[in-house]
Amino acid sequence: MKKIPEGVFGRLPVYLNCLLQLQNEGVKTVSSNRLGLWTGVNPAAIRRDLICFGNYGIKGVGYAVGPMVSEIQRILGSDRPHKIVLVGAGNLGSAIAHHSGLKNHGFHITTIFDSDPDKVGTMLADVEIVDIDKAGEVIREESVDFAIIAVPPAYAQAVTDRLVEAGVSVILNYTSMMIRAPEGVQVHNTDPVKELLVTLHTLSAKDNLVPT
Amino acid sequence: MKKIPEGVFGRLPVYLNCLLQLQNEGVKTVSSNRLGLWTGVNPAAIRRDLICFGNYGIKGVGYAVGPMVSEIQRILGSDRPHKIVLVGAGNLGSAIAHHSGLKNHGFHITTIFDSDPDKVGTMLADVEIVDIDKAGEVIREESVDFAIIAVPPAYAQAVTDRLVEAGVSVILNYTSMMIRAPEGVQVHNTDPVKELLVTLHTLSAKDNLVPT
DNA sequence: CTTTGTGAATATTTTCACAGCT
DNA sequence: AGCTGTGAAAATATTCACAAAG
Repeated sequence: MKKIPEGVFGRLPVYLNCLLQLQNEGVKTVSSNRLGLWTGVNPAAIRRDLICFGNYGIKGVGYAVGPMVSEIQRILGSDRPHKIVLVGAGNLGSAIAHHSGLKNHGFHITTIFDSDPDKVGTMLADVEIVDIDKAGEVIREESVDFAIIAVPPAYAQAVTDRLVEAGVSVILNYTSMMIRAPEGVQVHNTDPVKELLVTLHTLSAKDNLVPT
Repeated sequence: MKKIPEGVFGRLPVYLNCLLQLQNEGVKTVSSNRLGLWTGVNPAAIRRDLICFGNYGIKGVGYAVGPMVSEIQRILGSDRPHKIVLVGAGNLGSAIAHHSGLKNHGFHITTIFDSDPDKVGTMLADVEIVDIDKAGEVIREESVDFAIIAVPPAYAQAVTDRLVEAGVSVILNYTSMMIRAPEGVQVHNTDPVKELLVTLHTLSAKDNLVPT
């Protein structure tokens, strides 16, 4: 058995996105060259990545879109359902809850937590909003795979503490706030501003020099 | 002059986040070890990263938080204002527009575009919502640095085409849809589901094996 | 005693170039 | 002809371990 390198893993969602779109357009095969044009990844690198799991390539033709989609989904785990809880029913939380891609990738939001009494008890994207104070019991009852934090930065740490206490061990932190969690709890951070900063860098790419 | 490696660049926003938070808590210095605990990055790697730009380290003490913040901001370009336009005034667009981190990092949303007649003319986070049809003239008038796309996937390509036509050359695509843009136009893709997939991988990390 | 800065060893990634299949 | 799969080279990144500095 061989482990799939971390770098490849990071690119699999990108490939998957492309392949799903091609599949949707009825495209049956795609060459590494074309995939490279869509994704910006070097074609040779793509070929190297794709042979990590079986030979889906057909010489002279390209890669079979359908089988590749299935295989990547299997590897990423998005072919099996995953229960997640979402904390925060504000704009960002709503955006995530309504995201059409969730179901397509096997993600099922079981509960949405919020502390606002006006929101608690109402529905958001067909999911009930529950008071954050009930997080402990709810999470223990349903076997939740992981949690997404989409609350204002100031509450991020408090929410994390509660989630950890309730037994959540994987957290996607959509807050700009760095959060502390005990060892054994996996935290993945992103937020819109981080992405903006990375994008910004492409603007000033030529200026990225420092005196020697 | 020396170029800062790509990998370092990707980590700078992470360091910056940490440092800003520490600065906020009144912390004056931080060791690579502590930074490593917050960020999950190996301390030796952090030290290597940080010496890319001057010696902010004090042996036996750590790194001076304030000066490091300034320097990283300078390198990332977030010390100078940047004009951006946001396309899409839905949940995701609202979340981005209200994000407090925008101003702190020098990002200024000049205009928000949408196609919904009910939204056009109203304000969102103190910015006027303008019909997407006016994108061309508005973008040409103000000198916009780049654009964020936060519309439903189905409209992503059409919006891109308009933006490119208006002269935008850097785009942050917050849609799950892959978009096509002419050469010379930089596209950076993210979306909530992509982050979920990456997070998911940490769950099944032990299973990530393929037959040899 | 703590922590940086770095040489050196190691591992990983990237890219080219081309043999070989369809 | 077109494209994959891969050897080999080059470039990058990671990590350890420790001398030198405060």
